[in-house]
Amino acid sequence: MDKSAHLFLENQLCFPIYATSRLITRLYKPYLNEIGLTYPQYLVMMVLWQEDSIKVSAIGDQLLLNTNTITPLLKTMKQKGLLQKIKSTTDERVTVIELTKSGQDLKIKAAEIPQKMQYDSQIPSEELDQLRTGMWKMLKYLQE
Amino acid sequence: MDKSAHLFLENQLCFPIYATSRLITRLYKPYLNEIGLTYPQYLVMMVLWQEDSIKVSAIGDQLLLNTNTITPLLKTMKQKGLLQKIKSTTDERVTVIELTKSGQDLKIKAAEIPQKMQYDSQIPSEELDQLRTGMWKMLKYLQE
DNA sequence: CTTATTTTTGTCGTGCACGATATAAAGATA
DNA sequence: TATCTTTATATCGTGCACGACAAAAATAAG
Repeated sequence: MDKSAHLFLENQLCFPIYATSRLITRLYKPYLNEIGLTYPQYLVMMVLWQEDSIKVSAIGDQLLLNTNTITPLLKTMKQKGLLQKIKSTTDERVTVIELTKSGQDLKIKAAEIPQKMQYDSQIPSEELDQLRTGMWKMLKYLQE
Repeated sequence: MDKSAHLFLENQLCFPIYATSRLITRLYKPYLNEIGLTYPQYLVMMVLWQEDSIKVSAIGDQLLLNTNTITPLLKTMKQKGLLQKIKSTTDERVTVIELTKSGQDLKIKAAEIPQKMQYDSQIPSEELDQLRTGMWKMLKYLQE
């Protein structure tokens, strides 16, 4: 068997996942723009809506991100007034993240996004086709 | 039904795909480091190993990337001596990308990576567990 | 008690992604 | 022919990801 056959894009699972991930971010972007969030910021908010007042590292554990990515994210989100950073009194190394009122309220608007997307016909059909193709390739591989 | 139930990470397909994509890039990194490529550069090379002497936009079509991402990628890859950029004579707008000898030769080393990864026990088991979890979540959703 | 190690968070530099925009060539239209 | 539109590529600014490293607090070891 030719080893280099592995090197074609269609023969690998990695590329469809990489491409699909970017396509999903693109689909979310217009809806997240309306509520002033980027996709990674939206993920951080989902963690905080589920469990408020948690350590920086606890956010990273859920999102599989390191502090060198999360710290700058939290910095801009604090500037937007979504959250505040509080030094733990029991352990001075720990920073606890708490949502502000504004951050909590955003959950209501965010909750409408999945429904909006589902029934929104304004999503370019080309993008949806690419997403379907990517999903299909992933499914094909995962089922083998 | 509570609309906000959609906002938990586990209830969405988007997050597992996003996380899995980054995990895969992390798994490839040490092997790609050995041959001096980043993951996006590796994808560009796979396109070129499959079909040499193609337009910049043709690479973008396959990788679902725009020229504002690909152009800088090609610039650094040219500096590494992997490829060269040639202005088309028939259409002066078009830039054709051709692999150098060094770029073609890299295919042999790259072809060993999938096998290496498969039998390499040095991959941290924690990372593999996270990858399995992500894959499993995707599969669960795609099969519904 | 002092020193060494670990834990938690943060900083910095590099390399993508991508929206907005620019530039030049090719083609279309008046 | 002059001008308008389209196409292909490139530039610029912003925001992640992440490796390498740093700093400070907590804990462990001697």
